[in-house]
Amino acid sequence: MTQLPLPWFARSAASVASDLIGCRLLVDGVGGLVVETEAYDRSDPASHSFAGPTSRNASMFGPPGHAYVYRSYGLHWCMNIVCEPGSAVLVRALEPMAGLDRMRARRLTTDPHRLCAGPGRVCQALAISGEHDGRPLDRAPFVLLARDQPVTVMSGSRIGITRGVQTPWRFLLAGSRFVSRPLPRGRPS
DNA sequence: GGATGGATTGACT
DNA sequence: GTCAATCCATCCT
Repeated sequence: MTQLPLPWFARSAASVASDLIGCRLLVDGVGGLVVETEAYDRSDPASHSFAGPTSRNASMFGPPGHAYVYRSYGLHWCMNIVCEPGSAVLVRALEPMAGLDRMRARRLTTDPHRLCAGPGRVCQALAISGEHDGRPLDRAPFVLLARDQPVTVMSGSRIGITRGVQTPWRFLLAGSRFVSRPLPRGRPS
C-alpha cells in the first residue's frame, strides 16, 4: 500500500483521472476504490477554471494533490483533486470498502450501489465538505493509496455539463457496478 | 441591484 | 419522465 505523493498529480488532469481509477481513497478511514472520475482543465469550457481564478475555484490554481471542494446546485458538495494549475479531477464514484456503517448512517440508505455512486453522494458518504477545500491529500484526514493490482479503464463523455460535451474525459473501471451511470451501449466515445 | 443557471440528487407523476 | 431544493459566479439592467 503506497500513499500517492503530491508531485504524482503535477500533470494533465486527463492523465491523472485515468490513473486514479483503481486507487483507494479514504477520509477518516471511510472510503473505497475509485471507480469513476472526470477531468477538467483550464482550456475546457465546462471547467470552473475556464474563466480564470475566482474565490470559489482558488484551490484549482493552488498546489497539486490538494482538494478542490465546491458546492453544487446550492446543496451538494463535490470533491476534486488538483493537478497542474487550473486543472483537476472530479471524484464521481467509489466502490465502498471501509467504514460502510458510517456511510450508511450518513447516506440514509443501505444499498451498497447507491452509497458512493455520484459526486454528491461520495462527499456525503465520506463527510467531505467545504472545510476540506484546499487541504492536501497526503495527510489526515485523507489517505490516497496507489493501485495494488492492474485495472482496465474505459472512457466516455462527461455527465451533467452543457459545454465541452464531446470531450471524452470521463473514466471508469471496466465492469464496475458501482459507477454513477453505465457507459452508453456500443462503442465508447 | 436583480436574474439566471449549474461538474446534483431524491421525491414524485 | 418532471420538479424543487438553494449557493454563488456571472451576466444583465
